[in-house]
Amino acid sequence: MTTTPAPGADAPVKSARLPRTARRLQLLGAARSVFVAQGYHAAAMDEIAERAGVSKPVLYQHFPGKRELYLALITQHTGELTAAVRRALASTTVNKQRVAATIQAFFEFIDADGEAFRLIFESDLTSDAEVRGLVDEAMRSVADSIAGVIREDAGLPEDQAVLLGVALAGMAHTAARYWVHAEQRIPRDAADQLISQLAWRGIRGFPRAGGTAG
Amino acid sequence: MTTTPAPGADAPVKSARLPRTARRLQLLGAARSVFVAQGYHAAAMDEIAERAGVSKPVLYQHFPGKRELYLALITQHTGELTAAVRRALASTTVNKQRVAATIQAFFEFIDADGEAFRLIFESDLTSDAEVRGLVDEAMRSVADSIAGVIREDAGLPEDQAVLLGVALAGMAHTAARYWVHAEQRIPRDAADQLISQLAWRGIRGFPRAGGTAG
DNA sequence: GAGATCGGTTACCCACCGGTAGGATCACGT
DNA sequence: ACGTGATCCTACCGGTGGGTAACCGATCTC
Repeated sequence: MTTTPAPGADAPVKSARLPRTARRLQLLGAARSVFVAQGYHAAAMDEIAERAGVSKPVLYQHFPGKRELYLALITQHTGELTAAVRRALASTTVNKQRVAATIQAFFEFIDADGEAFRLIFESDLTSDAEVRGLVDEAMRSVADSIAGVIREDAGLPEDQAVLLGVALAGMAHTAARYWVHAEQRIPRDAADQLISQLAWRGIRGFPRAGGTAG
Repeated sequence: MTTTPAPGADAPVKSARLPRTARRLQLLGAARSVFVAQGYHAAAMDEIAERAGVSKPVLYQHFPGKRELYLALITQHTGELTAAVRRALASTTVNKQRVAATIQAFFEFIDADGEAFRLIFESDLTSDAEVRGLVDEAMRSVADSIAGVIREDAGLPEDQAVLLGVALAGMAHTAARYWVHAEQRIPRDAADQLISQLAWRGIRGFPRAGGTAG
């Protein structure tokens, strides 16, 4: 009998042969955990391969290079974030609740297992144009979603609405990151409620803001 | 006659011999511009030396290694940021103006020549514990300064006040960075005024917030 | 003007790590 | 059982770049 690994283990198991799709997923998982733990530069392809219980060339049969492997992960997680925010904004038509839902989405994203948010918000490949592009595009998309709501109800010009969207998104992600690093000081729901209040109070007054006080 | 370089040039001049202190400053300047332009990892010590019009060993006579050189810059600029914020908060006792002054300080810091803010807010050495430590400490210090004001006037518990401080600081720096990247869409004073409004409206309601409405 | 001192240079080393060549093994259809 | 086409491995290469050894030459001092 071959040494059948423990079922359901996510540790570096000496896995048997896998079909392409499954192997690819497993490699992505291994890469994620190593990149999250070490950052892009400190992470070695050997280590990712080892973590997957596989030798290096296998990695290169699935991804053309280290950079592309990283990009695949970035793409995946930026997609998840933008989807979550869009979902939150669409979950209700009451703006106050929209704000709360969006903040909550950020906290959930950052609190998710695997700390994948580090890939996006604490990446150490900021000098790479494509990585920057993906992250900026994601944040821009989030900001735009928020700005869309703001514009509708506040009648602000595009540029200003986007700037406000960026500011709110930045506030949310910074606060959520701080919360996750300095954990168990405040329960999560208390934290995101507090931030939601801050955000909502900040944004709700804006229709009557531009100078035409009403 | 020796080839005396043009006076006041900051380009890579074939500089003559310099006393230690002056050379050190010049090296820091060269390092800053290279690190800012390339990021930590892509920057080569050879390039920094070349930019300073000097050979590599000179660099190592002033700094024990690449990392330490980078840390020196980080320390310098985090110091400048925290000082600027503290100054802004102390510039008045009217909270609304305090908020405005602080936001403005962020915009000034990010808009400063040399784009040194990248070293702090877009560093690609986030995996280094000491770098993270310095940056976190700086943001924490900023947040604490803000939180101090919040606590006095709002009577919030420490933890919550700090979280709000972090959130506001994050909002400010994210917005300022967005503004600087997507420049000439909005004049600077309009941008920081808008963000100041957002921040002030968000935070001003907080005394009567915790549940004891009144 | 000898010699210590300080600032500077050339030329080199070598660890690390991304990437690859070539061969072994298993799974499966016939 | 036997070829065929996957999957996977051992062993290696070579560029890059941080860091160093050993050596000049101007300037200051006595």
